[in-house]
Amino acid sequence: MIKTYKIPAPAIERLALYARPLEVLAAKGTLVISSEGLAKVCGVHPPQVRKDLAYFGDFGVRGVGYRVTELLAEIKRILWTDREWRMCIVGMGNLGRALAENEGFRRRGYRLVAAFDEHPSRVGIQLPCKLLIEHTSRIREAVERLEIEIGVIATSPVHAQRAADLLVSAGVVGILNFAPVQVRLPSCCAVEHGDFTVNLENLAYHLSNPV
Amino acid sequence: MIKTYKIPAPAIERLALYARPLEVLAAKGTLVISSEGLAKVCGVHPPQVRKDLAYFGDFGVRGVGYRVTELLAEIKRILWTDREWRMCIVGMGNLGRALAENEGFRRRGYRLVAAFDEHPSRVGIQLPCKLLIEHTSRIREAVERLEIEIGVIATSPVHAQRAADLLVSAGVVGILNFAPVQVRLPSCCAVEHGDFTVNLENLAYHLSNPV
DNA sequence: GCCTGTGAATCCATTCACAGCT
DNA sequence: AGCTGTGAATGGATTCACAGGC
Repeated sequence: MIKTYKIPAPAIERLALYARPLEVLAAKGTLVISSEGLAKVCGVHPPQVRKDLAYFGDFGVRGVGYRVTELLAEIKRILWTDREWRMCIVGMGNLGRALAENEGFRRRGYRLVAAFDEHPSRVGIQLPCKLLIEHTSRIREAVERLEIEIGVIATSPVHAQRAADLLVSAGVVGILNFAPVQVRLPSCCAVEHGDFTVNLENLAYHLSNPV
Repeated sequence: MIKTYKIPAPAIERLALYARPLEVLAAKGTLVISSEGLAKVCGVHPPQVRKDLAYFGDFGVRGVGYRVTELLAEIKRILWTDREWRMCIVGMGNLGRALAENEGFRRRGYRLVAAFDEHPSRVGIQLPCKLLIEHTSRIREAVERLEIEIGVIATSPVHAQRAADLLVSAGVVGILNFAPVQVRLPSCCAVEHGDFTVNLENLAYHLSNPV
């Protein structure tokens, strides 16, 4: 039975965490795993795993555990990783280019179909993935034509808001923002923050103030 | 008065969030900002800002607000961004190289002092920042000699755990892991997870299940 | 009057303990 | 017997409402 009412946001985030080792287990041919086993490799507590999974359905078998391939398929279905997402990147500096080459994106169903930059010197360059960098003025047309759903912002902080506005007005429904600024968007559009200097700063705090 | 007892982890994470717009405000010459103003640009509620900041001290002025430069300096002190951290990157593929060029790192005091890779074909290559890529077998020696405190893992998932072990046994105290696997480490070492396919998967979920 | 700092209250998430199925 | 699914209890974090100082 699927409960649609109220699922905690952290539970959703952990789903992606559970999927990683499951992929490895599936590749190794492991058939079942217990909540305890999964919890250990993910660094969480067993009841946490059970509760998280139970929010979305009854995936386990009592007395046995979770069937690996089955559970993985369920998680992919929940996170919509079993479908292809069409995405574009705005800002093709070092980070944008690295993201364009990232193998993990493609393997998880995120397909890069366009790349944009404002610099005339970068426009027209062909990426190793064969895509040509286009000028940001073509975002609107490209998003419509290529049916792009997700926009990734890899620009400098000063250009991030403008990139976001262009993407949203072109019809993108989700944005992953790597620039170290908070972009302001209409509520119809989902945003995730990918800025990793934040990670470093958290790390630094924990190093300076050990538990 | 500084309360050392119990500060919520989310509060610490938000500190980095608050710092971003403060930098912009400081550059623009804005003198004070209220909790309401800061809350709005950060997408949180005003009492949240006040409570978060009050965990670390009395930075505000009643009836006025927070003095921008003063607050920014305090946050930097808390997050230890006012000091230099020496770091290295393991895995110099596209992501590793993009991180090496990242301007935001250096500006926030994270100084890259070594870069490693396992591939003999990559060893010896000079990065645009002038550093030479060294073989992973030299991690131990380099970490000691260069007094490296933070290790960034940008390897493929299969090599991530080994990279982590090498870094920790060499004496690194914090790790930022971009590989899509959970690395297992002794508790003396802090880890942050930077894998951004997780962000995309969260985004996809929220797109499929709008609030 | 205005805006911060803070105990109290609310809300949310995690953990526990055990019922229920295989 | 073993391990999941879940209401109940615990533990944290956010929000509120107002006291305190400019």
